[in-house]
Amino acid sequence: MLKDDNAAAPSPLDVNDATVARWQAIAAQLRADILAGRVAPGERLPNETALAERFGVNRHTLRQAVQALVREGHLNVRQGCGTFVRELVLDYALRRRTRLSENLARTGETAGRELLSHAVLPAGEWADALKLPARAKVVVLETRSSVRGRRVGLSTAAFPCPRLADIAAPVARHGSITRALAELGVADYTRSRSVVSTRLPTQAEADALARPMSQPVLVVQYVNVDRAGVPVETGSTLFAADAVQLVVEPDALA
Amino acid sequence: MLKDDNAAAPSPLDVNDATVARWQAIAAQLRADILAGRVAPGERLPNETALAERFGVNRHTLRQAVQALVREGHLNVRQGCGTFVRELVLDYALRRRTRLSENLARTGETAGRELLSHAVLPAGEWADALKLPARAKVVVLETRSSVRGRRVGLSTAAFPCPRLADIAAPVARHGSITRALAELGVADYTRSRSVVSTRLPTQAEADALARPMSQPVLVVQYVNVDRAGVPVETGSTLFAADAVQLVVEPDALA
DNA sequence: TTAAATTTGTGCGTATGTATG
DNA sequence: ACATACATACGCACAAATTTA
Repeated sequence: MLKDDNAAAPSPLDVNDATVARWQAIAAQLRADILAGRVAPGERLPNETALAERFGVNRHTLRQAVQALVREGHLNVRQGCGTFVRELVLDYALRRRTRLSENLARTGETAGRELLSHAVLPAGEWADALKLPARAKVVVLETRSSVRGRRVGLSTAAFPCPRLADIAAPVARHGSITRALAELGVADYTRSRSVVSTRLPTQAEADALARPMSQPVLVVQYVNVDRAGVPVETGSTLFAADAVQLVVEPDALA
Repeated sequence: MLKDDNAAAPSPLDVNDATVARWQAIAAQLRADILAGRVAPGERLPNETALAERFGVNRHTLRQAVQALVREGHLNVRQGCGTFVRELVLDYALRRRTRLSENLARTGETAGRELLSHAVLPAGEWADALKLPARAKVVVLETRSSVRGRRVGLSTAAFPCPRLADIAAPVARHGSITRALAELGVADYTRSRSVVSTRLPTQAEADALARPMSQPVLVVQYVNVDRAGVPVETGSTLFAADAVQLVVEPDALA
C-alpha cells in the first residue's frame, strides 16, 4: 500500500481504506460530493489527469471510479469534451392523475418519499381547500422526495382528520402517498387544481433540498379530490428547479 | 354580538355574519379592499395588533385571515417588517386554449402586447417544436406584455416562415398574437404543450420587466398548433413571479 | 476552412495481492 | 509449497472526439 500523500482530502471517506478497492473509495467520495450538491448538476469535473493526481492514483484507476458512477447514472462522459455531473431534469406532468411515482416511472427512475414530520393541527389555512370548518383538525405531513438519491421535492400536505387521521404511519411505511391513501380506503384520487409560482427558498428549505439559497424553487399548491369530488389532500410542494420542470399537456381523452 | 363600530368600512360584507368564521369574513373584507385597490399594491398594512383591534378580534383570529390571503397570493408577510399587499397576482391558466387576453379578461384586467423586435432566423433551436427542417426559416418576435401598466411578461416566439412570414406587422398593429394569427388565416389554435421552469433573470430581462435581478421568473416554454395539429408558434415566456402565478386545472369537457 | 490544443478512449506491458485447487 | 486465475493498480503511448483559435 502506498503512503497516503493525500491527507488533505476534504471528504470524510478514507480513500485508502484497505477493505475496499481504491477506485471504489474514489467513486464513493465523488458520489457523496454529487449527492450533497458540492458539485452542481451540469458542472464539468476536472479532467481525468487532474482528478487522478488529486486522488493520488493512476488515470486508469480514476477511470474505473468514473465508469462506476456513469453506470449509476450520476455522471455523463463525452469524449473530447469532459466528464459532467448528470443533469436531473424530471418532467413532472401536472394532469388529472398526478402521481410522483407515475411521473418517474415514465423516465425509468424510482422515487423515494421520506416522512420528515407529522402533526395534528387546526385546519386553519387548509380549511378552504379541504372544504372543512375552520376548527376541524387536519394531519399535516412534511415529506421529502428523492430520485436517484437526489433530493428533488419538499412537500407540506394536509389531510382531513376524522377520515385520514392515521395516514402518517402508512406514508412512512410505504414512502408513497398514493399507497397510503389506498390503505385508508381512498382507492383513487385526482388533481383538481394546481397553482404554480416561484420564489427563493428559505435557508431551511435550501438545506433540506441540498441546494443553494440563490437557486429559486418552483412552488406548486394543489388540491387532490377522491372519486366523489371530496378533497382528500391539499398542500404545497417545493421543487428544486434544476432537477424538475413541470409539464402541462391536455389530458388524453379517457 | 359586538356592536359594529366600523360602520365606515366600505366593504359590503358583514364582518359579523354568523354563517362563516370571523376570520373568513375578515379575509373577505381585506380581499375586497385589495381587489378594489383601496389599499395600494406594495403598501404596508397596519400591524397585526392594530388591525385586530380595528376588527374587534383577537390577534390570532386576524392572523388566520392574513394567512389565508397569503395563501391566495394577495399578501406578503415578512417577520419583523410588516404585512404588504402583493404587487399584482394574475392567475394565468395553462389549458388547451391559452390566451393572454382571455386569461386577463377573467380577472377584469386588460392586456397590452408590445413588439420589441423581430427578425428572420434559421429555425435552429425551434426546428423540433415546429417540426421544420433545421435550415428552414422562422420569424422570431420579442414581445412584452403589460397589465394595468405593469410589465408582467416577456416572450420570445418563433413562427414558421413561409406560412407566417408577415406576422410582425399585425402583431405590432393589434398588440395581440391571437388577432395577428387570425389575420393570417389561423382562425384557431390550441396549446399542445407547456413546460414550466424557473430561474433568475439576466440583467437585460430584469430591466425589461422592471424587476430586480434577485427575483426569480417563471419560464414557460410552449407549442401552439392549429386545428389540424400543425405547429404555428413556439417560444418561451418569462413571467414576473410576483405578478403572475400559473393555474393548471383539468379542461372542461367540451 | 484549417489547425492546434484539450480531453476522453484504448491498447500494451508490468507488477502485486487474493482466492482456489 | 506451488500453479493458476482474477481483480487491482501503475506507466507510457497513441487514437478519436470536441472545442477553440
